[in-house]
Amino acid sequence: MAGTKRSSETFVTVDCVVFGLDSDLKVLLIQRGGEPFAHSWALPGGFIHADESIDAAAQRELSEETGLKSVFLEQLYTFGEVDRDPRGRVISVAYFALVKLSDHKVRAATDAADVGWFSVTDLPTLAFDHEQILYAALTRLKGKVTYQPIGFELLPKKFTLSQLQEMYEIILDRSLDKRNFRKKILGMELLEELEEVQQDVAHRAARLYRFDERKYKRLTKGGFVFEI
Amino acid sequence: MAGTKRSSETFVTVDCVVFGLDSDLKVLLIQRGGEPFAHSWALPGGFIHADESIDAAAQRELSEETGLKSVFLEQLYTFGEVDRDPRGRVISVAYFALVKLSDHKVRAATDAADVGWFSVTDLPTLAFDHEQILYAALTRLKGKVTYQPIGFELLPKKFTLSQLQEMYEIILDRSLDKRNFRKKILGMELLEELEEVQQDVAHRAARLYRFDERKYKRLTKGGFVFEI
DNA sequence: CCAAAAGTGTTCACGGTACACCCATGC
DNA sequence: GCATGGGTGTACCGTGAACACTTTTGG
Repeated sequence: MAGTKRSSETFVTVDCVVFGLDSDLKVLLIQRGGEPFAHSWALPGGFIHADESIDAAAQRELSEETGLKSVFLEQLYTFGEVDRDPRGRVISVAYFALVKLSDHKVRAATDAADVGWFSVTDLPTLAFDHEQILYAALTRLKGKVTYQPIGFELLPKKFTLSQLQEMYEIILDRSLDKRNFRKKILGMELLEELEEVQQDVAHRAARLYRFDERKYKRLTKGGFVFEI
Repeated sequence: MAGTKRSSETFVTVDCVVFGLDSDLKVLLIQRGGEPFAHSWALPGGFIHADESIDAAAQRELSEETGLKSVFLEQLYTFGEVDRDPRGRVISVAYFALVKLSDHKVRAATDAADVGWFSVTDLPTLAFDHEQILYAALTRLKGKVTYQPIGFELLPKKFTLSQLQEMYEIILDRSLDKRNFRKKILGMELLEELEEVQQDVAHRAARLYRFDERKYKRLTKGGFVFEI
């Protein structure tokens, strides 16, 4: 768009806030190659193609940047301050995504020069208004995990109750009572108890569970409301 | 944009879902003059100007259509299916708004040929994907009134507890217990009890109350969470 | 046998829910 | 005086919160 911009034109991009969970809540950032904001860290994203929906654009960008398909992806908010992009009028539809870090090699991304996972508590300066977008995504995530079972998207398919609890503690930034947490989560009957336990741990191995999407959908129809 | 469209161009509009409360939940619609969808009912909206933010565009459109300023207005969702507009690629940022019907002459709008309030339970066929947008707004409204005190935006500044309760009953589409409702809402200490009662009613006049925005903000800082 | 995390119940306080009658006013 | 909504309190139940010790396993 560099040379061809006409003053009346509006460009629309998607930007993705991709969260992953480690011992920390992490966000995927890329390092920009060209101007503006060359070498700055930014959210992965790009222009929407003429023949794709916004959702499809977000999915495409995400898959191009991370190699991921079919992750949890949800539209967040649309940012459109007049001067948010020095190149001209650019409106950005922001998405937030949750991925299972356990499924991929975090290393590959972390070691690369142009893409990396950053702890949300220790972020670099970001390009454009991406800090604002990230903040909005974080707020949405914190709000949403408490009343929708989306946190599972951050965990491996099979997980222990302690991992599940820790995930909530990290995201909500407060500690939870172990017994109450277990009572509540098991009482919902959303988890399938597997005949399997952790491997290679230097202490008693914990039982593994799996989130049962079908049960959740069935319960939801009956008026059940998930809540942590 | 009729003659000047280039295939690579994207246009961005705002559409507003404006709710008002009568004995019913109402939505403001306009009747389209030109193609496409001439004579169809549609949500008020229009193109974003190059020199205004999206929020400003929504506010401007709303004020142009209804004469209203400084009403409750919040971004809802951005709709961008490739074929949602027969004229080309048009992305729409939808807003939802809450207005006090009591403050204006509903009549003027209702009698006009090109603009009118429709009960959400009895809507005409809408242009574009506006039915989908309206449905999304309704869902958001129903969800949001229960945990944020936005319902007051639909009522006159001074209202009775019965009016307040009725508002929730209409939006949530379920009946509430009068004593429990009063206990709860008064217990929050968000309402200022006025030294004033209803006028011109053929029965005992009810006390009037006013929502105290300041108290709410103060409480919110202390971790208070509004909930119906 | 020691370290580390897994796993497990009970008690108490509070808030949600259910429920029915008298009161004030205008006509 | 009658019709119409305004206004009020109590009892029960279920859920959330606080809280500590024993068990299992690997090293």
